[in-house]
Amino acid sequence: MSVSFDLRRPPRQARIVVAMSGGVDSSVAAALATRTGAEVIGVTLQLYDHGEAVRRSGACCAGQDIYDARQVADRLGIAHYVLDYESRFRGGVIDRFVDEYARGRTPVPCASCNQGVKFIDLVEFARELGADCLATGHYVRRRVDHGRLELHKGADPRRDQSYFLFGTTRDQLDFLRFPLGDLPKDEVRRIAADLGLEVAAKPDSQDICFVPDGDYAGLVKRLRPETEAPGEIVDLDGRVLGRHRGVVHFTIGQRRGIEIGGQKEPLYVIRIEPERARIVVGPRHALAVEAMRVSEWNWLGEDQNEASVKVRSLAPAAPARRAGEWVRFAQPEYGVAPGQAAVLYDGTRLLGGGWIAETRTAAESAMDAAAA
RNA sequence: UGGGGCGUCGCCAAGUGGUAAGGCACCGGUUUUUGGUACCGGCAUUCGCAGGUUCGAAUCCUGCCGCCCCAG
Repeated sequence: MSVSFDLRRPPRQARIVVAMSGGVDSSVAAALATRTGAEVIGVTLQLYDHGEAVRRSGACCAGQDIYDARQVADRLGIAHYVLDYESRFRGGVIDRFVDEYARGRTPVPCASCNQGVKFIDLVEFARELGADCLATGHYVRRRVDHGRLELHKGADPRRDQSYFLFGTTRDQLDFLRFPLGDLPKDEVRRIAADLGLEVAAKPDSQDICFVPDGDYAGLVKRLRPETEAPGEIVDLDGRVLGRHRGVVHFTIGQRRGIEIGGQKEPLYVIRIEPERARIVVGPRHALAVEAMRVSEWNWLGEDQNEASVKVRSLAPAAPARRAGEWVRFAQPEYGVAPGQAAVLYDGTRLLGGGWIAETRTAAESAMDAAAA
C-alpha cells in the first residue's frame, strides 16, 4: 500500500512533517509518509493540561497520547518533536469555546482548532523546518483538478471529517497532505496492526478533547461563572414554564434536559437569551429554519450558488442556495445553532463555509409575509 | 356540618366490574473528533386511605382524609 504525497522534489531530498496526535490515524499517516522514502518528522502538539489527562486515552494531545505518539515515532525511526502550544490553544480554542457559550451560542471547537492552532501555527512551524508538506490523519481528500486545488470529503462517508476543515485556506491546502483520505477506517487499523503499532486498537477519539470527563458545562462554568446563573424557562409567548440551572446547559435544538413534563409534545430549546439568563422553548416545528447568515467565510470554490450544506458534522448535507452572506435551505432545517459551522459542498467537493451568525425561522418569515 | 366536582407513575391523562393505554419528563443504549437531533429500550403488582359487596374492583357501597368550584 503506497500513497502519493505529491512531492515536488525527489523523495530522497524531500522532508514531510506529520502532525501526530497519538491516535491510530495520524500514526498511520506517519507510517505511510515513511514509505515514500522522504525524511519524516513527527510533531505532536501539547495542547492542554498534561497532568489531569495523563491516563485518559481517546482524547488527543496530552499525557498518554503524547507518549503514544513518541512510541510510534520511535518504532518508525523518525524524529519527533513535542511543541508546547498550551497557551495558544487556550487562547484560540478554549477561551473562544467558553465565550461562545456565554453568548448563548454553540461552538465547534474542533473546527476552530483546525482553523487556528493546528493549521496556521503548525503549517508555519513545518515551513520553518523546511518541509515540503504537512501531513495529517484527517479523512479528507486533496485533489488537483486541471491545476485547481480542491478539498473533498473522505472516501469513507462514515469517517469524513471535512466539516471540521472548512476553514482551510488555499495556501494551507497547497501545503497539506491527507494520506488517509482514500482509505476506509478498517484499512487504517489493518495497516497499524501489520506494522505492530501499539495504537492499532486504540479507541477512536470522541467528545471534546480538552474536556476529559465529558462535562463541558463544568469547564464553562469555571471560566464563565455567569453561565450558571439560574433563570426562567419560557414558552414562545413568554409564559414561564419552569426554571433552569444556567444557560450553559442548553443549546438550540436541544430536547433532553429541559425537565418540563406534562406537555403534549416534546419541548425544544428555540432561543437562548444569555443577558436575561432565559431559555425559550417550543414545539419542534418552531425550530424550522429556512435561512441563515454565515460570517467569516472561507471560500475554496468558484462562483457556485447552488450547493448542499451541512450545519453539523453528522447528518447528510441538505440542498441550499447561497446569496451573499445568506444561505437558504430548500427544505426547513432543524436545530441550526449560531456558532456552529455552515459548510457548503458540491457533491464531495468542499466549496467553503463559515460560522453561523443568525438564523431565520419559517415562523418569522410567515409573520413578515402577513405584515406585508 | 348548603350545593357540586375531583383525587390513577414526577407532570398530563385513558380506563366506570375482568385483572392499569398513551403523551411529556426521567434513566439506559445506539450513533459521533463539536453541541444537539433521531432511533431503540426501561419506567405504577398498583389506582388518596380504611373497610365492605363480588369468583373478580381503579371501576359498585360506606366512612375518613385532601383539593377545587358555586353559594353564604
